[in-house]
Amino acid sequence: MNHMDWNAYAALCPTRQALDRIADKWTVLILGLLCDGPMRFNAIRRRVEGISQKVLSQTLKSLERDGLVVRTAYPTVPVTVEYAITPIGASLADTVTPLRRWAEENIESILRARRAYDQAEVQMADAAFNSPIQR
Amino acid sequence: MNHMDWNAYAALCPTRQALDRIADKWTVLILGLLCDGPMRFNAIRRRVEGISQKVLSQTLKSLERDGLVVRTAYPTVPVTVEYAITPIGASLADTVTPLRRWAEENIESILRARRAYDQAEVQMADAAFNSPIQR
DNA sequence: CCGCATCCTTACCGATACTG
DNA sequence: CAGTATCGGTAAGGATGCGG
Repeated sequence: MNHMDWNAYAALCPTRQALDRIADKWTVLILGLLCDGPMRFNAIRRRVEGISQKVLSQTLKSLERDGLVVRTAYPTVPVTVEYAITPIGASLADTVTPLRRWAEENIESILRARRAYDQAEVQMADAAFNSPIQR
Repeated sequence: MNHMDWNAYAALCPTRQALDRIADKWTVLILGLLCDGPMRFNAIRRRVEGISQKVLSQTLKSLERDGLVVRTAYPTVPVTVEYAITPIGASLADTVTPLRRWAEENIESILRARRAYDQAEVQMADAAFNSPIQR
């Protein structure tokens, strides 16, 4: 069975799990950082604003488990730990970077649509309030 | 302020919210479907295996709010509702499709890495059990 | 410095029932 | 057909403290 037979729309397809793993808040950001070079735990923590130590730890661990990053611990005191991206991780980063760029380029349009939508919603609510008999 | 000034690594940057919205399990799949043409609610529901009616409803609503899809209701009995992708939604789908493909092409490698990792883990656990004094 | 363990709160999600 | 409303379980995530 080669990869042409798979489709992420099937519930049990492992591809679905892969997608789920990729599609979390932090993976995209972390991979984006690491493809510029290896980085230490707290350095990543500082760069990715808002991530907690616990969640960063979990995320890095699962990235390592999937072979997307490698963890190297140097026996210094205190211990130094470096995370680096793997070739396969880099290939993922390549496909995921455009996504981050898209978000940066299109956020204004999204915010505009959002305001328009919310405005239309309150107007509907007002109309319903002013002529409740219509309901 | 143009989009060059934004970066998703800042916690308060709206780009971050955009990324969070994109990066959920279902958005990628739904956009992928809709860029082949408009589709009705239950048709989407059937194609995206495992999604509940509630979550599909929520997801479509927020996609509409962000201007990524448009909802059209035809006054038939019973009502017919069609969801179509917008130009900006299509541009997102274009950057997100490679991601789905990446998942399909690399899942085997990921599963292999995962097995290796888990195996190494139980070996560590065994070693600890067999010579607890070492810990 | 780099985590893991614990507690605790919150947000998500499925199941179910009901409307137009 | 295409939803909305409500309830209850579960799992994610923040806060804190400890250990190698």
